Parts: sequence; structure tokens; C-alpha cells
Amino acid sequence: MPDAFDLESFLPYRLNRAAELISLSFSREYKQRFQMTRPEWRALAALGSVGSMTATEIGTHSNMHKTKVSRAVAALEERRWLKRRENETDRRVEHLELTAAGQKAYREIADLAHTYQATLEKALGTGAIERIEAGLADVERALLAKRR
Amino acid sequence: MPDAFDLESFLPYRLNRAAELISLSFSREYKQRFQMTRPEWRALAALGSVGSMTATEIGTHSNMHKTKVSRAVAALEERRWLKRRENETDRRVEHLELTAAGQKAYREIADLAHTYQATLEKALGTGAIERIEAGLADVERALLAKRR
DNA sequence: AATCGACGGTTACACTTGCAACCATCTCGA
DNA sequence: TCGAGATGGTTGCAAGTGTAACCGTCGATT
Repeated sequence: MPDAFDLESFLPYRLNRAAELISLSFSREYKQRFQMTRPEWRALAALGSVGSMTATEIGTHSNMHKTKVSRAVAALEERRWLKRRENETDRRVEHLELTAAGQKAYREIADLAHTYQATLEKALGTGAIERIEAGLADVERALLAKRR
Repeated sequence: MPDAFDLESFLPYRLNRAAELISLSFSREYKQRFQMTRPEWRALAALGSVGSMTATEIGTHSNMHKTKVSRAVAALEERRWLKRRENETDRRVEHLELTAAGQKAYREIADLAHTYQATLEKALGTGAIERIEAGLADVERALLAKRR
């Protein structure tokens, strides 16, 4: 059966398979220690590294749907890892920032992530990750340009 | 605030963001035309390109959980795009293959995928996709080795 | 032949998710 | 100043998902 199309070299497929695999692999590292979903961890990371953001900013930054962000933020707040601060001039907006406990958690997980990536870098050889990420950046750029 | 960890260069995050983006982008191409979920499309593609597989084989091939495969297969069968053929010597196993209608659908979507990838290749430059996929393969290899 | 564990596949249940509809607030123009 | 539309954020609902428990079948050991 002659076949012009090979699933194995179809980029969306390959990208998803790799992403799911690595996601699973890393989540094993923190799911147990901290009881946290991936959107929560993303929001935490965004806030931890940037400092203070609105929900919308978190969404665009990490490409998460606003309902996902909303729920993640609610969960982090529930856990007292984050607090909302209202905007003076626009009362729709809420500035979000980590509490002391939130920053502590962030540092711990960031540390975990750091060593995880280091292990990976060692297994793949120097520069490999940078090359992959450069490729991913190109893909994202192309797709976002296409969207218009 | 000195920060040893940068989310933006954390591979699991980057991989997931890119994967979600491209998935969304491509699904827009077929979600409307065919009413099909991603697992169904994956199963269809696997069967279409390989010819005949068992559910377990589809699962390992495309890294899908067996319940996902089970449901996708049931849906495709419901639509009469696939039929099950029982194994002579082991009655637990079912060989799955596409019906004529299923093959027709497969060819259409494969075509869509093909032109999609061609557009992407043009936007990214020759060889870019191959390079990315080679990198992904390395990552997957490293992760699967780690798992043991 | 009876038993035990492994395996292919399905199902029940709880949880996560995306979409659409929604509320409150803001902005802009008539 | 009023109304129409845009925007930040939340929620109801339907659909998708993973975990675990399950059913039937197989292979090996006894």
C-alpha cells in the first residue's frame, strides 16, 4: 500500500507524544511531594519568576485558557500561597502575588525542575536542549504568525 | 530578584506549550470537517498507515492509554470506519482494520495533514522539521531509558 | 485437569477541561 | 450622561480523561 503520509514524521503528532511523555516524567517528581496540578504549577512558576501578574497576563504568558488560570489561581489562593491585590484605577483587574509560603513552595519546585533539567542535559549532551528550544521557538513563531 | 530558574527555558514547559499550540492549530483544520477527537484521529492514522493492528499495538505505537484507545476504537467502529477481526489462536486479541469508508476518511485527513506540514515546512525552511524531530527523538529515547 | 498469575480489553467513577454564557466594570462616542 | 460594546474574571454544563477495578482468556505449573 503506497502511502504518502507517515504519522511518525508528522510534527503535531511527534510534538504531542514527546510533550506528554516528558510531562508525565516530570510530574512524577512533584505530584507526590506537593499535591498540585499542572496548571497550578504553571501559575506558581509564572508568579514566582516574574513577581506580580494579573490572571490575563499569566494566561497569555503561559498559553493557558482563562478558565484554567482562574481555577488554578483559586486553588493557590485556597492554599494561601497567593494573594490578590486590587487595582486602584481599574476594579476589574486583580494583581496576583505569592505569599511567603507560596515563594517557599516555588523555590522548592523550581529547584526540583532545575535538577531535572540538568539530568536531562547530561543525558542529551551539551547544547541539545538549547537547540531543541530554538526549534520550538521557530515553530511557535510560525504558528502565531499564521493565526492572523 | 536573582532567579536561578527560568520557566521560559524549562523543557517540559516549552514542549507542552508548543505542542498545545500546534495541536490547536491543526485541529482547527479537521475538527469542523470531520467530527473527530484527537485520539480517534490518532487511531485512524495508525491503522491507515500500518494496515492492521491490535488495540494494544495502537497504544504503544502512539503512546496512548489503553482506555483512550478502547474508546477511540469504539467510536470509530460506531461510525463504521473500522471493523474487528478475531484472532484464531487467541480470543482475547482483536485485529483492527479500516473499512472502505474508513480508508477514504483516512486518505482525506492524511491529505490535510500532508499539506499542513508542507505549509509549515515552507514557513520554517527546509530541514527544520527534520532537525526538530531528531531532537524530539533524542528526548524520548532519554526519557524511556530513564524510566527503567 | 485445577489453579494461579499475566494479559487484552472494557467499564464505573471521580476529576479535569473547554466552551459558552454570565457578571461587573470600564471606555468611548453621540 | 447615557448606552453599546469591550474587557477581566467566574461559573454551569457537557465532554474527555486517568485510575482502579473488573471480565474473559491464556500459559505455565502442579
